[in-house]
Amino acid sequence: MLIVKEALSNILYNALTEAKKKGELKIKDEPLIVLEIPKDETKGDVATTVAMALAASEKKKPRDIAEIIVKHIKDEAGIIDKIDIAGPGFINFLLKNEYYHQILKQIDKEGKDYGSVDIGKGEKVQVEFVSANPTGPLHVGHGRGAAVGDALSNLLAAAGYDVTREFYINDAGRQVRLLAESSYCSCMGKPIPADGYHGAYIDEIAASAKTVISDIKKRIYAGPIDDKGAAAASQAISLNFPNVSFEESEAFFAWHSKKCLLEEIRKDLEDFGVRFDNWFSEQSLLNDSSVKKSIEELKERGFAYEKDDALWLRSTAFGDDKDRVVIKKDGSYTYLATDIAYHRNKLSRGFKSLINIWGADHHGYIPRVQAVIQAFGHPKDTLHVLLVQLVAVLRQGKPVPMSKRAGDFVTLREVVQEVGSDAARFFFLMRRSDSHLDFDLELAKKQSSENPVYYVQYAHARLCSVERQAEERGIKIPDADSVDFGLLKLPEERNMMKQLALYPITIEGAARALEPHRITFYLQNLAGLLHNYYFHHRIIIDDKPLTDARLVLMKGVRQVIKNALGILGISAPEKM
RNA sequence: GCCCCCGUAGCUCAGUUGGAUAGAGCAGCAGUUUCCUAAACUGUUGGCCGCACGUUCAAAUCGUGUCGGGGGCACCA
Repeated sequence: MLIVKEALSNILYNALTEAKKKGELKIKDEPLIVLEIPKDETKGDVATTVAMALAASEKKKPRDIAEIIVKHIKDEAGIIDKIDIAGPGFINFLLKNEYYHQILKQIDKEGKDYGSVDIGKGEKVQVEFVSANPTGPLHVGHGRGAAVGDALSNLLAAAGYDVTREFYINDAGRQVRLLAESSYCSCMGKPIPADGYHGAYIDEIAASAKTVISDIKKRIYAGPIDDKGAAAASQAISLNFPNVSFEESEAFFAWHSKKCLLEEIRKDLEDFGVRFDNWFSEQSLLNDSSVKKSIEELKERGFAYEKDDALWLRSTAFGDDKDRVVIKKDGSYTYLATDIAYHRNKLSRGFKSLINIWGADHHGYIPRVQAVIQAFGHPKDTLHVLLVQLVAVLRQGKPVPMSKRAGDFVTLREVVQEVGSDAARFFFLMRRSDSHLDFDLELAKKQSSENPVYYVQYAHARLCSVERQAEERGIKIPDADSVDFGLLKLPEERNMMKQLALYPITIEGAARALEPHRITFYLQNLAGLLHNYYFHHRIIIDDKPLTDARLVLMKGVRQVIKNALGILGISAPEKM
């Protein structure tokens, strides 16, 4: 279909040029040739709106212009079956069936690569997502961010970008100190401060802290020890349980708690099928003084200044409402300071495009980070921020109460355990990321057509079953080159082929718009066509040539379902 | 008070970046299997696209205003 679009716009371009030469059309500025796929199938396969677009400048009726254009169309490639003019001035093209047969051959040849396009041209893109504080387990909201970020990364990779997935670890500052203090208190049997972290996981961390200390003392500790760990471990050796103050043991508890939670986060994500290329520590930006250097650079560039004993970023120069503090009066950094260093670091790694996936509550932060990008001399649209709205978990149609403060929220782990990773992912990707999502646990578990996950997966399983049946009857699944597709005469068959041809276009559109949810809609449509066809027609019949053609068509549908599910990070089961 | 997002069928949401008669799922109602998996299929009910102006050949889509819902406006992270 991509090729067809190109071919058609050439044909139209030539027709316009010809009409101009003959003096039938003036054509002052070259019109943009817009091609679209009509939602109403009876209108044709592809339509163009050029005639209407030209109406104003030509001072002619759109339909008359369309007549002139059509008169000059020369279909040298022989892809057009029928052309007609309809409505206010649409030119509709019906493509030859051979074109769709060609698609089936292409799918057969390309297999898992069918649908890949090259709009990215190998450009380096970074997608940063989840980036949770290592101060507690991941909750459903993080799960949605993870599903969106991962699917988007897959999508961009399929669209020809060189994608790097990164998790930014917010491991600096107050919250880590609080975490350390919370686990210290739990370990010592002291009450956890009110603004600290509560919940059972803190007690687990405290319990394991005791074991680690004793293991280190006995020199039998087997866990990993990095630079920070070594310092913490040596401190642990000197700890004198239970008579030790938080000040004396903070380094140890910070290191240990952080390590435990990061491991847990990593595991939660892995079980959810999400892996990162890079885990980037916020603290490292402070340790290697890149925060300091970044701020120096901003000063040199004239976008940072001192006022009221504080250092400010001149973000208003780039459209922010007000300038923002980077170094506070007391000399400490704000969160923005490390973000400045982090984004400078990202830019220095040569990414052409940065995509940050944030919770919607951070949207007020976008202008200042975009200001940072520009202050370093990069165009504003280098950075794309995708906002992910909150998830409301429903049980029996009623929202499950969540309060972060009380440490009482539905974790990603719980949801994945209850409904499975596939269903969870599909649900997270069913809506545009910036709209609210109701996650119905009962629905996600339901094994019926009400549940879109199973509806789509079942389509794949059904087709696998057909292939198994065919093999049992001694029918080999034929090659696309060896069958007569002309036998596929049913409108349902043509519709399916058309839908398959649409897949690369869907990928391209979704990638350009950074909207992975479009793939879930595409899949539901394709699965719908398949189930309908399957119910009404038999694939394996006495007519061998027709059976062969149908088997190749089914193979194509199965392949595309599998490819699309792959982008969403959802499995394509062979049996259900 | 200022800024951002949302407002489309009873419910949950799509709507190909401005196109033709606005779609799907669920719920409701009525049906379908001697046959490759019924985790499936068919039919049917349901709409001032929040409201009002404007931009143009054409607006659910763009602009202004307005109402309703959510969120953000820290020398917090």
